[in-house]
This record gives sequence, structure tokens and C-alpha cells, in this order.
Amino acid sequence: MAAAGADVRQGRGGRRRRKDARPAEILDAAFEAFARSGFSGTRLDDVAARAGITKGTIYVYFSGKEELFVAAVKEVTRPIRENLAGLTASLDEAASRPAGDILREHFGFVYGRMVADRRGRELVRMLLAEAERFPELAERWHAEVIGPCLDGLARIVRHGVRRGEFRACAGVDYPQLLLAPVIMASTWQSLFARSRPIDLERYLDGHLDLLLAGLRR
Amino acid sequence: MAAAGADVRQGRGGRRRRKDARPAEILDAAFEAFARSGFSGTRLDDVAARAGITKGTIYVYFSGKEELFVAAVKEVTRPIRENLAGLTASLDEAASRPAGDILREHFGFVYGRMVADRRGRELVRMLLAEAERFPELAERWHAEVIGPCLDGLARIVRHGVRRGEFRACAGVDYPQLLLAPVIMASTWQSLFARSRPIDLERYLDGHLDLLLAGLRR
Amino acid sequence: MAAAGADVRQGRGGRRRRKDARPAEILDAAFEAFARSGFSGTRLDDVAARAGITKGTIYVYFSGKEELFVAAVKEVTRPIRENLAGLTASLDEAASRPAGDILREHFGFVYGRMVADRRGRELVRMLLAEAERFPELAERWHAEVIGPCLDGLARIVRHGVRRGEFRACAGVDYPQLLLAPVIMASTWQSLFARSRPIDLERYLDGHLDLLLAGLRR
Amino acid sequence: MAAAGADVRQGRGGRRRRKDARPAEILDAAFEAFARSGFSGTRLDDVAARAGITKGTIYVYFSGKEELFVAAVKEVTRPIRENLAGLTASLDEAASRPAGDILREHFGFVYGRMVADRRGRELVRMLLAEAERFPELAERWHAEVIGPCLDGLARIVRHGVRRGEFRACAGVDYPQLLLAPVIMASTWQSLFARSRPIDLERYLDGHLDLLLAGLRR
DNA sequence: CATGAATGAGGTTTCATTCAT
DNA sequence: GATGAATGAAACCTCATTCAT
Repeated sequence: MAAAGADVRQGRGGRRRRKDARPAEILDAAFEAFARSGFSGTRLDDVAARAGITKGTIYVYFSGKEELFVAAVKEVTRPIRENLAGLTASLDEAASRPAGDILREHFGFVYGRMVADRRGRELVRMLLAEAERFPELAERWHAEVIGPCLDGLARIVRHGVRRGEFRACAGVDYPQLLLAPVIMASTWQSLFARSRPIDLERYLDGHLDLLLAGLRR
Repeated sequence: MAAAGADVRQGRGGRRRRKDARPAEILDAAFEAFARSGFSGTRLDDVAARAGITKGTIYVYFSGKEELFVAAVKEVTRPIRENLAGLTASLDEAASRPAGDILREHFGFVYGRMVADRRGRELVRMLLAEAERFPELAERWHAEVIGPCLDGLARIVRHGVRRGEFRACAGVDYPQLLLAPVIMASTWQSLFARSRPIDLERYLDGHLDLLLAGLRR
Repeated sequence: MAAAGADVRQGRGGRRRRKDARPAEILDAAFEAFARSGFSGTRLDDVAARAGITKGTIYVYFSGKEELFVAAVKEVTRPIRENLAGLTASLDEAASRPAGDILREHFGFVYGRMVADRRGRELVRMLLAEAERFPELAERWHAEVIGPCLDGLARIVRHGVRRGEFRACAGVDYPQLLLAPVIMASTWQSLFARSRPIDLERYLDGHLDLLLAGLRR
Repeated sequence: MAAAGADVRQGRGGRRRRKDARPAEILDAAFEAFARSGFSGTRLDDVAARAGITKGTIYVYFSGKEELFVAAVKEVTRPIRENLAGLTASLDEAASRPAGDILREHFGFVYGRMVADRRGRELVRMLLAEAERFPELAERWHAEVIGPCLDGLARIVRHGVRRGEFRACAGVDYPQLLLAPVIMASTWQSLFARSRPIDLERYLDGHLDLLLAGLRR
């Protein structure tokens, strides 16, 4: 029952635990809180309580609420950005495969990141909610996530057109049309998951079925 | 002593302008402010200033900030709801027309309401942003706007299937897939209209082209 | 015992007293507090308590602590500035009188303002103490009070020289030398009034005696 | 195991540089900081940064902010006090010289300490600023610096009177009148040195000229 | 009905102080 | 001796709400 060799014990009140783990813990707690209540609605007390520290400690690592928010968003976006790079690279290599297959794979990744993952969903919702106050974050999100994602989709469609697989259609100019069901599912789950959840697997199948049928010649 | 029956008296200095227009003016101002800054981020001072009144006056008509928010959202939703009723009715009458045409018409209305209209866009964004704090509003929005809209789409698709025009496909079970580009365009314009606006006409054409191609047998 | 016709009665808790007297009351209380504890050392709670209001009310009239400080200083400086104008004017008229008499009169005013008056003393001390944080105030103080005062002294000395009453001496180039005993007395009283107060009348006599003897040919 | 008696060991990385110089370095930094921002306005972080140490180290040598302030002031006052003793002694020896010469010499020292030296100027200003919070410091300053200084001046004047050189005048009862230009110059340079500096040499000449003319029979 | 001065709870932020290392 | 992460009390400031007028 007793944990032998607990990695870090602490004196009274929990001081001095793990210096370098702190920022990440705080960012975690902050994202959680901001996602739940929005920027203005979140109290730093809540963030601190969630992180198991006191309010003052936040200021040891971040200069204020806004910086904390930005850092929290960046932190959550980071793994997405990192994966995206790999995905883009794989697009080049897989140039000879059927565009439909690539598209299917691509969406597997995107749904996983933006819909299935709670964090991803909350990120999407938060960026929508706070875009007015943090336009630079929305801009970053576009530049680093949404933009590359759309570019990838457009490239796949063009690839399909070149292979004679797809029609030349709006998918090239407005890849948003292809991505739309992802955003829809993401926000839908945010709003209605409790009462009317989407069965994501069937939804994705339906999405691909409808989309590929629409793209094919 | 008795007022001479005139329904719109002009008190001293222009006060008491349109006695019963007040609440509507306040709701207008409130929606504007809430849309810009979110619920927590909006100050009643701002609402009052926008409405050309003082903070105290808000409390003459509304019991507090939350009630004001709910009322403002309901007010903006009202015209949409009213139009929706007509649209649903027309679906029944137009039962013999090609499903594609009906779909096209339907989307004309939906884009007009949710994307082209600034108010509609802001409503979508606001509901996404504040759903956590006002779940009953999200619920209402679903019950009165999104739900009927999706039902309408599903009915149209079923109608097309019955007429042998469309395939039996995910459009019936997940009409969200059909509506998704609308939500996408709405939020896109909210976030990126300034730097990367969508040409809505071409987007809508592309949407319908891709969608109908996907639905047709 | 009961005050009949008290000028302003109030509801519970003292709300709504005298709208236009408020700012002045607050400035009074603020100056008092700032003079006692300095800018950083003063808590707005104290100011509020002194003024018989709550902290929030300060922000109805002033945008923050710094603005309050500046306003309080300006308010206290105002009567001095106003009197100075009159004094300067009188210098022109009294051009034919002995310079010694004019000097005596001038110092009567200056001592009254900067030494005898508690407010004046505190002002001098405060400006010295906070000059680093509010350089623009020190600048104003020079431009509007100290500068004119020194100019007046220099003019009087020149007048005396022209009349053959005074020697041409440093008093023209460095009227600070003439004013110095005033500043000395002011700060002295601030620091040591309790244990070693200066008898201001005798001090002033001594000052004039020594000064006139030094200036005369 | 035992340290080999070397009094200044060089630990790892340059720490423990001058073991017993530490406190003095901290006091230096502290005075600098307090002079700039006042007691309340100074953060121990700043003091630490200036001293090239961390905040915690301050508490190794001082029990808190107030003690640090007092110690810093005492430290800066120390050389003045030490010199004063010598000056007083010399007054006795030089009893046969002309009082005017002694006065001139005396002021040379005083100006050097309180006006020309930045530290001295800052000390004067700081004591004025913080006298309310640290009355015991003001008292000490009087007892150990200002008082002896004034006494010295009074003695010189009396000496001059005895020698028939000076008039019996206010300089005996109020030697502050003689010292005043020093305080004036000190605070003036603190406030206005940047925009309107005093040429100290000429100012001192003017001071002595005016003063001696005023004192002589 | 409308006002706006006043409130006070509650938020963000600062910083002297502590203490395990 | 020295550190610096952590604290928490207390400061500044905001703003929804109240209420006498």
C-alpha cells in the first residue's frame, strides 16, 4: 500500500517540489481552467488550486494572466504542430498512392487531433471564443495548424486530379470545405456531446464516403 | 395633471424617447458588446454606453447581467426561428420538386442567416464560446435552430433518395456533414475575415457542387 | 441637541452625499496620507477611510493612485500659484520703494506659505521625496512656484542695486542663496519640530538681518 | 576535512568571493536602491540584483527590510561622522585664526560632503523623505551630523565675535541660516541638476561673500 | 422611469519573508 | 553560507449591483 521510494518528498506545506516540472503543471492546469471558463471567466485562484500551488507561484513562472493564457495555448498546440511536420513530409513520399487513401489517412490524423482528443476540441473552441482578445493566437493557429492542414488537403486533391482520380473542383480553392466536417464534429462534441453525441467512427466513414463520391469523376 | 393620452410624450431634454423601444435598444447594444468581448469580458458600462443610457437603467429592464445575456441571445435568435418555421412549411409543399433544387434553396437561406449576416456569425461564435456557462442556451439553440435545420436537411436528402435522385448515404444519419461548411464559413469569417476572407458566393457554389456530386447516384 | 435642517441627510450607510464636494474631500485626504507615508507607503484604504468613503469611490473620480497623487499635489499647489501672480504684479507697482522693504514683504509671504503652513511644509517635503517617481511634478513645481519665486527675488535685488541700496552680488545670479533659509526652515520643522522647533519669528528676523547686511553696500 | 586555515577560500564557481565584504556590498546596493526609490518603493529583488546576490542572501546578514535600511543609512553616514570629529578638533586648535578663514574651510568640507558627493546628496534627500517612518534615524542624523555641524558654525561665529571680526547676530542662535544654502544646493541638485544645474564653485563663492558681508561689523 | 454616486466583494498583482536544499 | 522556489498577506484595481433622488 505504501509507496516505497516516492520520488520526491517535501517539507511542510508542499514547498520545493519539482522546479522544472512546475511550469508544465501550471500550464496544464491553466489550459484546463481556461477551456472551462474562458479567459475572463477564469480565476488564477482556480488555476493555482488545480495545479496544487498558490496564486503567487504562478507569477514566479509567468508575468501575468495573459502570458499564462498564451503559453497554455502554445503548449497544447505544440504536439499538434510537431506531428504536422511529419504528416507533410509523408505527403511527398507517398506521391504515387491513390489520393483517396492518402485523404483517408490524413483525416484519421486530423480527427484524432481535433475531435477525438478532448484537449484538441477544447483548443478549437477556446480559439474561437477568445480570438477577439488574442488575435495573434488565432493568427498563429492559422499559420501553424489550420493553414498547413488546408494546404495538405489541397495538395492531395491536386494530386488526385493529376492522377485522373478526382474532378477539378472547389476542393482545390476551398479546402475548408473538406475540413469543415472536422470543425463541425469538434464543436458539436463540445456543445452537445452529453445529450447527442456523434459516433465518430460512423461520422468519419460518412464524411469520407460523401467526400470521395463528390470528388471522384 | 393627467397626461393627455399622447403615447409618446417628450419629457424634458429628450428623455423618454421611445418608451417601449428601450429594452430592444438595450438588447441590441448588449448583443453587440457580448459578441465582441464574451460574457465575462463585457462590462455593463459598455452596454450602457452603446445604448446611450446609464448603467442603472439596465436594471430597470433586466434583473442582472446573466438575464441580459440570455435575453440578448434570444432576441437575436428570434428572427431566425421565425423564418425557420416558414422554411419547414415550404418543404412540405415543395415535395415534388427536385431535391437538389430544394437543397440549393435551403442553403441559400442558411448561409444568409449564419454566414453573410454579421449578427448570425457572432451568434454562432458566442454560443460556442459561452456554452459552458449557459448550457440551457446551447440546448435552446439546438432545439430551435440547429435541430430543425438539420432535420430539414435530412428530410430533403430522404426526399431525394425516394425520388431516386440521391444515394442512400450518411447525409440522412449525419446531416451535420451537410451543414458543416456553413459552420466552417461562419467561424472562418469570424476569425480570419480580415486577412483571408472567403468569397462566399464561390464558396457556396463549391459547397453545392461537391455536395450534390457526393449525394447523386 | 438635534441639528435641525442639517444641510444634507443621507440614507443608510452614507451614500449620496455631496457629489461635487467629493473630489476635493478625497484630494484633501489623499494629500494628508501621501504627506505622512509617501507615495508607495500610502494605502488607498487609508485615503478612503480618511475621506469617509470606500476604496471604490476613489476610482469614481480618479483613474488610479498616481493620478490621485498628482491631483492632490496640484490641488495643494493651486492657492500658492494663485497668490504668486498677485505678488509678482505688486513688484511692478512698488518699484519706487526701498528694496529692503520689498524683500521683507516678499519673505513674509514665502515663509507663510512654505514654512508656517503645515500643508506647505509637507508639500516641500513630499516633492523632494517623490521627485524621482514624479519628475514632471518637480518640473511643474519649479516652473510655477520656485522659479517665479526666485525670479522675484532676483528682480528685487537688481532693483536694490539700481537704487544704490545693494551691492552687485551673487544674489542676482543665485537667488537660491536668499531663498535657502526658507527651505531650511521648512524641512527643519518637518524633521525636528517636535524636539527642536524653530521660533519662526526670530528666525525670520535673523534671516532678514543677516541677508540685508550682506546685500547692503 | 578541516579547512586549512585559509581565510579566503575560493569555493566552486567563484562564490564566496570576499566573505566579509558581503555585508558592505549589500549595504552599498541597498543605499543605492533606497536612494532611488525610497523605502517602500524599493524591492529587495532590486537590492539583491544590484549586489549580485539573491534575495535570500540578504536575510543571512539582515533581519529584514527595515534593518537593512537603517544599516545602509548608518553605513553612508559613517565616513561623515568620522570626518566631523577631526573637524571639530581642528576648530579648537585653530582658535587664533580669522573666523572668516575657518568658516571658509568649514564650508569647503560641508559642501564636499553634502552637495558635491552624490551619496551625500542622496542621503540628505532620503532622510527628508523617510523621516516620518524612521524618526530615530532623523534623530541620529541630527545628533551625529547636523547638530555638530551647526554647533561648529555657531562656535566659529562666536569666535569671530570675540575677535571683533563679526557682529553679534542671528548666526549664533540660528546657525541653520548659515547652513541653509548647503541644504538648498543639495536638494536643488537632486531635483534639477539635469535641467538647471548649479555651478557649485561660483555658488559657494557667492554664499561666502554674502555670508561674510552679512556677519562682518 | 431614469439616473449615477457609491459600494464592496472579488479579481489580479506584488513582494517581504521563509526554508529545504 | 548561499540559494531560489514557494508562500500568503496585502496592495491596487474592477465592476455588477444598489438606491436615494
